[in-house]
Amino acid sequence: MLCEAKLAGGAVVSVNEANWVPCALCPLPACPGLRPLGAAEVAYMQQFKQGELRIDRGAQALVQGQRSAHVFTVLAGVLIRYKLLEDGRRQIVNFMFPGDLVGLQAALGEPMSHSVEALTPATLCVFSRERFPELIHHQSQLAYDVIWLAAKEEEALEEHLVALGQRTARERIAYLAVFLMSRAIETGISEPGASLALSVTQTQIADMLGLSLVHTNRTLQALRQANLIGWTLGEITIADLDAARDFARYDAPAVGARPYL
Amino acid sequence: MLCEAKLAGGAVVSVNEANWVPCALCPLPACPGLRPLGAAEVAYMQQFKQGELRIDRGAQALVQGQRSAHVFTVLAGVLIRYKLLEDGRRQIVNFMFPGDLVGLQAALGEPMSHSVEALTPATLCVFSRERFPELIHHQSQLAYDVIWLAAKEEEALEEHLVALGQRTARERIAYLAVFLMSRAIETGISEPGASLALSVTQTQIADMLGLSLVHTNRTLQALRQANLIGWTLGEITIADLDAARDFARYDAPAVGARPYL
DNA sequence: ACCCAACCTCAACATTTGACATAGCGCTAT
DNA sequence: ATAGCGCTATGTCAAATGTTGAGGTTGGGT
Repeated sequence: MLCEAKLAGGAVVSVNEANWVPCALCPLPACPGLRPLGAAEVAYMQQFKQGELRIDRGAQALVQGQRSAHVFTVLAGVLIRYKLLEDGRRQIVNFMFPGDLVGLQAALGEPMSHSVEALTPATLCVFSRERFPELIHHQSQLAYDVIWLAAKEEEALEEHLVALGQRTARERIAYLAVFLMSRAIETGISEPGASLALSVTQTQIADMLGLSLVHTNRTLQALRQANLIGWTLGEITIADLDAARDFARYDAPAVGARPYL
Repeated sequence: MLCEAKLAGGAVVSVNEANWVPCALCPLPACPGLRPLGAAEVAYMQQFKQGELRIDRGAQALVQGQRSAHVFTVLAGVLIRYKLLEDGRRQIVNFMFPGDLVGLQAALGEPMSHSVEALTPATLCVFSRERFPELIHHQSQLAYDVIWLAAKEEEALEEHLVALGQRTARERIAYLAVFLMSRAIETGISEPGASLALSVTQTQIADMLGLSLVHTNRTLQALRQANLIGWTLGEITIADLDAARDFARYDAPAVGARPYL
């Protein structure tokens, strides 16, 4: 059986059972920062999962203002969520890594307050928005996990707020680099000590940190020269993570292993 | 029976059954922006409620970095939640109004990522942190509401991020005024057309919006002179709400009535 | 009556950051 | 090859914002 549904932005949900990763074989439990589900939950998720969505860099999974028929979970890849103002200004709100829940608002039947776009080719697990309340009502452990994820997301946004409100341009960029590196390590995308292969343009950095493109460029150069952060289009390198964290005045939240769906 | 427990900041939980508002008589359902609970949920909350906490302006209900034995709900008053950096910089993360859940992280057993302080004399409903998972597991409708509240809170933080990242000082202050006014109207603290009696110092505005105190002062004066926002220590006045919203380039999210606990 | 603390106001000056213009570099498609 | 595109780099200038320090008001406490 193969059936497809057009999504906003031309993305396609391929509901092709042959191609799915069955939840029992989900690669996520191997990530150092993720806490595996219990057997009962895995079984439930298996029947709850509608399919997988593969999208390329730059493609959108969800569009601001629209209600979505689907909720997602990041199986592989990195995405950004952002808000647009009518006059074109854009604020990137957060980065999404494997295990993250995408479209919680959609799950509650609300229109999305932001758009979600892939930063790398990404694979998302697809779930029905309509059936989501059923998950919460019948699987209390998963409901608990959803609350946990929402609280964690809130915590991340708080930290971003501190960055935008209180930190200088250099501190902001150092903060973002450390933040991304930490998330990447937790989710198995990078390893401690290694550099992170992730294509983030300077425009995206600027749109996340509330800086102009030009100033972002200059600040990146300054950080490079100071040997704190090496950040090129394809790669983020942090010679001394502690030094960078210290410079950014960022105490990363304790990494209690996150749940996922 | 009367028993008291010292909280951080000298606040006191008075577990005095005679003084509580029983959940059946909770004043919150009267608020235009809040959706009343079902009878079963009210009954559950009634036995779940441990007491009430009354704190004065300036007193803290939760302290950053600590685990709390209690979770709260705002019954009356307005509070702020903020994060501190070691060097003293402070970022106010959000304002809390009646119906809001205070200390979700505490409910999950995590240390708080922020502090919570009263902006007006406030009354909080007190719940046991330890029993919170029980609520989620046994009362799926309430679990759903918690998720809803968390999603709404996330949405508010997103909007704040846009303000800090993309808006000018004037837009930010206009945004904040409109935001506070909207929340106040939803929760019955103010009424459409009226001004909002709420003591917010310029230092607090500055700490929320990532501006210096002096620049906040300058900007407030400019907005006053432009007849857009009148904001004094005790009172926020917005002559034309639509004009202000428009100036701030803020489209308030649709006000689907919020649940509460 | 007095003092003190908390808050607001103002002015002069320094610094950060943004706006605009332009150039180079590495792709890809034709 | 060539043109087009997206991204990074630089320079110059102007505007937004921060810093410092001094003074003024208000209200509560003694």
